[in-house]
Amino acid sequence: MMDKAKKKRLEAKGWKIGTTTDFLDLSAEEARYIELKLALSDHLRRRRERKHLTQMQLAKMLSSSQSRVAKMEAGDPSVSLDLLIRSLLTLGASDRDLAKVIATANG
Amino acid sequence: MMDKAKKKRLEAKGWKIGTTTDFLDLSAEEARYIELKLALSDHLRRRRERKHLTQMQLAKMLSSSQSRVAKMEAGDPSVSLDLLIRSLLTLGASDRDLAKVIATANG
DNA sequence: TGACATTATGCCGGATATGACATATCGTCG
DNA sequence: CGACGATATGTCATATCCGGCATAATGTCA
Repeated sequence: MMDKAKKKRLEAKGWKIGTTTDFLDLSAEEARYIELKLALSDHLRRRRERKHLTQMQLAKMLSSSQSRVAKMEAGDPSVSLDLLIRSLLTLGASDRDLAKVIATANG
Repeated sequence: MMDKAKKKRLEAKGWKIGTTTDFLDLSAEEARYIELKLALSDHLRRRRERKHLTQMQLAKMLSSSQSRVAKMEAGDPSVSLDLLIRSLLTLGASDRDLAKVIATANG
């Protein structure tokens, strides 16, 4: 079972959370999946800023839009892992970079 | 530029590949993204088989269908990273497990 | 302060991934 | 061979994610 502070943090970002038996708690897998996305979100922002790119510039590189980039970095639930990872690849992240982020996503 | 054998291997699985300038070649990022998915596909099958689960049983666990599981394991282009990773989490993969698969996905 | 750049948020129509289902193919055992 | 369990393949309606746009909020510098 996951602590309520963590759940609150996730729900605050707009995540709708359902579980099998107890709707007050996140299922462990669901929580880990979300944390994975949030870790990638954070890393995306760091990478973009390190390169001194605006969200608009990155959006162009991705053939996407500034608002989508903003949502990626905000950890918006409407953003998929696919988009996050393809964005990181576009920003030059190596497989090892991705692996490192993912390895430390939960705790 | 990527060698033609590799491209053929991917296209054989049903991937439609486009690039900015040269439509005969995969963009490097696109190829790495696809290899990532294929690596996760392989790992999914291995994990399922190690647990002696049928595709049907796994489908139930995922609230999905046998055909979707088959497509996941076949590396079908219609399957997202999201679904692959959530499936691996359901099968008990740890973050480190995921990281290891991803770290070695390309070369 | 105001002007300007950047980022955040909300919404929408179109594109893509989804589960479900039917059916085909494969593998194994009798 | 046939029967049967497992896996593969194709299709479809629906759900989800997408880029794009408008606009609000935040930040920066004069």
